[in-house]
Amino acid sequence: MNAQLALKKMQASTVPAQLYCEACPAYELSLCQAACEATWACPGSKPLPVNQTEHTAPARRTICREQDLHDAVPIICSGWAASIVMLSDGSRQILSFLLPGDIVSTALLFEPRPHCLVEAITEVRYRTFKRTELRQLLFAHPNLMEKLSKAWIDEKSRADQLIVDLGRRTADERIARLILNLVDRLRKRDMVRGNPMEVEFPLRQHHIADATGLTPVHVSKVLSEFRRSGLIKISERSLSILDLAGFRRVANMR
Amino acid sequence: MNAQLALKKMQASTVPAQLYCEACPAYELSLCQAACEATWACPGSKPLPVNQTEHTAPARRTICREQDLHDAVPIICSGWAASIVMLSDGSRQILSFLLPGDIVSTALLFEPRPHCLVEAITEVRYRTFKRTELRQLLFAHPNLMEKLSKAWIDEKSRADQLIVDLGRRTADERIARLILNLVDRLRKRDMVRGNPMEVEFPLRQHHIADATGLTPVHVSKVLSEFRRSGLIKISERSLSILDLAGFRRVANMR
DNA sequence: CGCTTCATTGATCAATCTCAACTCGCGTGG
DNA sequence: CCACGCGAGTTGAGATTGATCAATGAAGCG
Repeated sequence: MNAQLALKKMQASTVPAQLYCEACPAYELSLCQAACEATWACPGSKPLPVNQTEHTAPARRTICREQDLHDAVPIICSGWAASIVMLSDGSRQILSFLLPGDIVSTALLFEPRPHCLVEAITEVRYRTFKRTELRQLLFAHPNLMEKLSKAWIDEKSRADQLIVDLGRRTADERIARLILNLVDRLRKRDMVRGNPMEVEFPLRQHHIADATGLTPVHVSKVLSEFRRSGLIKISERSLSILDLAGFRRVANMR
Repeated sequence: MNAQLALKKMQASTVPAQLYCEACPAYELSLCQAACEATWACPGSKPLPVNQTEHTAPARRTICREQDLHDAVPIICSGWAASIVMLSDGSRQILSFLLPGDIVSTALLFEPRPHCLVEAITEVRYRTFKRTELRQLLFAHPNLMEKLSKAWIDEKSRADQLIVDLGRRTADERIARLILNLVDRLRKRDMVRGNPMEVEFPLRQHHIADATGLTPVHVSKVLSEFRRSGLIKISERSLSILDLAGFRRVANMR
């Protein structure tokens, strides 16, 4: 289904404005696309109405908390967010960074209680689907189910990767791998420019610390070392990888 | 469906002997039950044949490797196993321990390549389903889908828990939490006896080390300390928690 | 009986944390 | 306009946790 047609159908339907979606760098990746197509293109039967609502959260705002029950399933449209577990002593562990097109957690399709909190890092636009509706749609549309299972496998393998990193790798490796993984995910969304590669990089050092199980102080030292050895450059919320091969070596080796 | 009836139906069907299943401590928990019931009780239509085959692996044997493509989805019937990621330098990270009733990985339903290897810790009996068949069954039977989504949520939340443990907790906490989590899972399977609680505990210290991101040497020191302070007792592949409250305190606190 | 794996313990080392001081940029309110 | 406070980042010194190395003993097994 091409964008023109999609747009026409959308405007005619009960679905609120999705004009943004065509601009979404992750449109083909995300569940959104499949969900939208499913609502229009219900073969032979009348389209299921799927309500979705748009939201915007400023940087540092909590999008959802672990205690709350939600019947909404959020998907990130633009901006960066993080799933975070808070510990009783105030320290935090970031489970994953959420980029445009990411569903906050595939588990939310089956369970109303997120077991972590989601916080906006930049300003974030996101879209919530109603769980029950999205789930119905899922069973009616193999295409959507396909996308979901991809998202699910992806989510799990990133979690497993993080376990290995935290369990068995040094600070240098963890930080380098975090950055490389992020750049990789950004590339899939066409959010990487130029050569040497350069990306918008809104993370503060404390985000990196919370994701890698380190202290901000140590993160600062490691990044300085990376900079000093000409591997990367960070300035003005933007990051360039100057020596990709070298950086990869730092990330993988022992 | 009661066990008697189940047994009769089974013997009449093409499904190979499942006499063990009634004795399975995790029968109601697992996908097995739902899968079996689905094959018998296909409402209105002829039962889908679901081939499953039984296997036994001796302790320390690899059950499946990360490179292989499998169209089989294994579920543990008895014994303990572990999902393990191997690193190039020979160190290992255990992603999770598999107990009776556990599916090796829910992702295997959608993806033929496991991204980790599975190794038997004790002698393990397991049963493999064909992916395509099990998946078909899944869509035909909401009950089975329900079980799967539970398994998936469970798997993911244990992974997230492990991330937090590895990222933000001390060696003492990690080890205590690992043990408490295992005991908890064993209790759900009725595999805990007595008061103070006692369980069969086949893990070697190197398993604990690989699961907690520590060295076997350090694990030994921590366990000795736990023993010395009267929290637990370990002997003869059996573990007792002597001071549950105290042990919980060690596990949670900061 | 002789291996191999597993566990224990002590000594020393290294990675990372903690604490503290300082800088910089930014927004706010006087 | 300036003073101020605040959050972010940098840097150094010293403390701590857990790793590494090494020696020894005990247990399981062909």
